[in-house]
Amino acid sequence: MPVDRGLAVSQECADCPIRHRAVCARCENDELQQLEDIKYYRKFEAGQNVIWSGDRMDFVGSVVSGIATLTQTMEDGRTQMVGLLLPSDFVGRPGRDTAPYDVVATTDLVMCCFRKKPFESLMVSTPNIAQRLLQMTLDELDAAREWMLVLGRKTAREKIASLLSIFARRDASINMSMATGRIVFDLPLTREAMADYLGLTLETVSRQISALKRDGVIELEGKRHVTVPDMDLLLEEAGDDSDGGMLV
Amino acid sequence: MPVDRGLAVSQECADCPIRHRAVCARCENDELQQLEDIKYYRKFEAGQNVIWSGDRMDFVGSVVSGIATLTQTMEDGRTQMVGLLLPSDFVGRPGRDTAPYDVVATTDLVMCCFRKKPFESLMVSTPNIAQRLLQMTLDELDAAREWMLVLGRKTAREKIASLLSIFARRDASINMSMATGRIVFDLPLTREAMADYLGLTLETVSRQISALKRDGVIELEGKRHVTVPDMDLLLEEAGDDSDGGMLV
DNA sequence: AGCCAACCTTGACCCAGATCAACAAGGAAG
DNA sequence: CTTCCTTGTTGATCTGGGTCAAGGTTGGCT
Repeated sequence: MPVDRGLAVSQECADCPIRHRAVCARCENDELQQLEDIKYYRKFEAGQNVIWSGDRMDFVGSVVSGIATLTQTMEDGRTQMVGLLLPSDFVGRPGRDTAPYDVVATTDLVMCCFRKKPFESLMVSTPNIAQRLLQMTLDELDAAREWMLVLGRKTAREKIASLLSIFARRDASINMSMATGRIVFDLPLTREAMADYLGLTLETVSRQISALKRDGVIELEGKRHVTVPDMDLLLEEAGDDSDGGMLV
Repeated sequence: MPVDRGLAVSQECADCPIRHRAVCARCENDELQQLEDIKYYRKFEAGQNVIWSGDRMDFVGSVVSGIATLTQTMEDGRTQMVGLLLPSDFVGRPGRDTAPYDVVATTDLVMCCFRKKPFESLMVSTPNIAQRLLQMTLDELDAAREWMLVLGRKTAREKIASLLSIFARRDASINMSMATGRIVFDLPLTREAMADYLGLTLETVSRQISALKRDGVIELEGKRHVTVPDMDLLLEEAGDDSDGGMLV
C-alpha cells in the first residue's frame, strides 16, 4: 500500500540497503518485484516519533532521507541515544514485534518501509536478504561497540570531535572542496540531542564546541553550519588514529 | 582438525548457539554432520589472548566454558571492554578476516571453533544458519545498546549494580536457593576488568563494591564470592525497572 | 615456612564535567 | 514592529569519580 508516490523510485533505490548490489546481483527478478510490492513510504516531520518504546512494530524499513535517532530512557528521565540513523540505515527487527526504544525523527524524515510479516516470509524464501541483513547488523554492532569506547573512555572534547567527524566523514564526498580539503556541513542535531548521544549535558556540548571553534579545529557560522578546515586535525582531537578507525 | 577430544560431545552440543534448536529442527542431518566435520576445540588459560586486534582471524566459534572479553584500546593505552563472552556466546564475523579488537580469556576458556572458509560456504548453502546468526547478532546489538545506556548515563554505583546483576541473573537458575531467594556466584573478573567494562577506574570499582556491601545490597566472602540476598533490591540499585529490562 | 607478586582496599586531594542561573539570538505569530 | 518561545551561550559553583599514594591479603613458588 504505497502512501506516497512523489519520490522517484530510481533515486531511493540507489541507496536501499536491502536491494543492495550484494543482494540484487544474485536475486531473481521476481524477488525484487516482491520487495517492491510490499514497500511503502512514510514521512515524518522533525520532532515526530516514528516509534514509541514498547509499541508494537509491524514494519521494518530504512531511512531514505533525513535523520532519526534511537533513544533509551530510564524511569527517572535520563536518556541515552543508542543509535543514529542516517540515510540508507535500517530500522526494525525481524522476529520481534515490540520496539525496545524510541525512534525519533530529528529532521524531516522519509522512510521506505516493508510490512513485517511479508518481509519475514520473503526473508525465509530469499536467503540473500538474510545474508545481507546479517552483514548490516554486524556493521551496526561494530558501530555500537566503537561508540562504547567513546562513551566509556573519551573526554568531552574528544566526544564532540568524534561526533563531528561522523558528520564530516559522511558529508566529505559531497561537500568537500577538492582544492582546499575543507569539509562543510550542517549539524543535524540540537545541542541537547548531541548531549544525549555523547552522555554529556547540553552545556558541556556547547562549551566544547566553542572551545574547538576558539582553537581553530572547526569554524562555525550561526549555530549549525560547520566548516572543518583540517580533517586530520579533527580526527586527532577525536582520539582516533588519523588513518580512520571509525566505523560509522 | 580436532585439537582436543577430552570433552563429551553431548555436553557442549546442548549449548552450541549454532546447532541451536531453531536451526537443528529444520536442518538436514548431513548439514549438522558438515558442521561437526569442520569443528575443533581450542583451550586457553586465564589471561591468554584468543585473538589480537588487527590479527588475521581464520575461524569463528563459540564459548563452551569460561569467560572471554572483547576489548578496544586507544593509542594512549586507555581501554574499554566492548563485550563479555559467556558460555554459548559467539565470536567472529563471517565476511571479515581482521579482528577489530582483542579477545582475551579472563578465566580458563574452552572454545568450539569452525574454520572460517568452510563455515562461510556452509552458511551459504544452509540458510538456517544465517538466520540463526542474524538472531544472535541482533541480540548482541541489543545488549551493546543497553550497555551504552550504562556507560553514558549511570552513576558508578548503578554501573556496578548493573554488572553484578548480569552475573547474578546468569547464575540465578543454578545457584539460587529456592527457599530464600538468595543468589550466590563468583565474580569472574578482576576489579580492573570490571573497571574496563564499566568505564571506571579500579579504585572506584573497589569503593563501590565496598559501599554496596556496607549497605547490605550484597554480601562478600573473600574478594570474589558474592551473595545477593535480594535480587529486586540489586536491580533497583542498577536503575533498571525491577521486572527486568536487562537483555544480557 | 617464608617470600614475592598479583590483586585489592582505603585515604587524601583534585579536577572535568554537572548543576544552577542569567542572558542572547533567532524566528514564528500576532 | 513587538512578543514570545525555542535554542544556544557563558559564568559561578559544586561534586562524583579520577589520581596519587600507602598499606593489606592471598596464593603460588622455592
